[in-house]
Amino acid sequence: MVSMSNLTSTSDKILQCARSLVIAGGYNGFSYADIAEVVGIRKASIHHHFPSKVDLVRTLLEQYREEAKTGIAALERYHADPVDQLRAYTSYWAECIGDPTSAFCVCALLASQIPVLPPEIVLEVRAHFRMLSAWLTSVLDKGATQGGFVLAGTARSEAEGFVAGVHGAMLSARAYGDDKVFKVVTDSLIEKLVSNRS
Amino acid sequence: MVSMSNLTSTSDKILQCARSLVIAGGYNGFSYADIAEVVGIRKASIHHHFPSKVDLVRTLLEQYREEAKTGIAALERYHADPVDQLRAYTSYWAECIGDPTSAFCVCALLASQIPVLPPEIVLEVRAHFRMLSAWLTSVLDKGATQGGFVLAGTARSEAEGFVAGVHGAMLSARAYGDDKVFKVVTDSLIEKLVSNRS
DNA sequence: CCATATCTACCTTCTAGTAGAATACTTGTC
DNA sequence: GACAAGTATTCTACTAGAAGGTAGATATGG
Repeated sequence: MVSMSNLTSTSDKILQCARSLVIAGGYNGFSYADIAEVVGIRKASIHHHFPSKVDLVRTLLEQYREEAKTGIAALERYHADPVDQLRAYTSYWAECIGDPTSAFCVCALLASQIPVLPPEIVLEVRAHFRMLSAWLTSVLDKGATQGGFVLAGTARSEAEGFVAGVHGAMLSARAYGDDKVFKVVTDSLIEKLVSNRS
Repeated sequence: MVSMSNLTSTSDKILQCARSLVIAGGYNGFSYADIAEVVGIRKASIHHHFPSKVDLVRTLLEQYREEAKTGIAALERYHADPVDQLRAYTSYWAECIGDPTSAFCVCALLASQIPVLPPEIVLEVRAHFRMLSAWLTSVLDKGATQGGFVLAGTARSEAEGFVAGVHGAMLSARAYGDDKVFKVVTDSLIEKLVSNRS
């Protein structure tokens, strides 16, 4: 249990692979057999690490959300200016868009399938959205106070608009099969917040 | 073949049901058995109308896209003002959000699963996105010329931002399980275009 | 020796899809 | 209007393969 032998343990490989597969097609878009083939083990071995598919995806989401929080914390340390924080956030995603294994927010993708998702998964997805909009609300709030932004509405409603804009841009990039549209949309999203000065 | 006996033929019921199921969970989120149960026929009868799942979903998308075009044409006839056209468009979706069987754009939902979708389906989804952004580009263009809007970027890039914002708002509404967020986001989206006057 | 990890072999249910029989409707002919 | 021929539609019954999952044997390493 303590060992973890290799640098990337089998259970990490399984989680990584499952994440890529969820990003590609959501909860019902992959199977244990798909993972087994990629990781190079048998289905039963996956069940040893993650007894059920719900266990696997819930764990994957906990890990993903932890990484997101860590990433945001790092981003806040490196960029003091709220405008720079937003730019760092969208730039991060602009780079992900080019890589099929990370071209979509796992939670945004799963959110679209909420009506057919197990309730445990829905809770994680919802929690991620709340974390994201709370963070963006605080960034916009700070930016408005410091004079970097002039907000048309409340910080909260502008934050929800920003979240929606970023997720919608991921969707459009995927629909067109064109990475550039993501940057176009998110740059304009930030531009609207900074150029709207009074 | 000419008859269609009832007002809503069996194949129409199948298409309607399949559409609801796609809206709930996408291409891999439903089966012929699910449709059979709802419509009250056997699986084999569905295969008579739509030999394969790809046939069914492609037909469903052709029908959906036709309805979308008709809806937009109607909306343009009833509202001369570009601002009113955008309002009518988002109001239409605001009403859909409350009804689980139509709470998401079929093409937006399928776009998220493009990597695992049959190519015929991808083509339809992509075509819908192009139609939508072309229409919104023309609306914003007209609005800018007539003085109703002041666009921060090109009509095209603002249109892509609008599409992304609307789809992202659908996603957020589903994630939170809260219909109101859709209206908040889309109202602010329009507000930014009209209140940004020079 | 004990725990973790992986394996083979299997189960049950679901999946899309097929074959062919049994209905029900249309249509032309008398 | 009656009747047969054809055509649509639906059914039962089935298939092969994939799904998620289990039991129990076999390694592997401290």
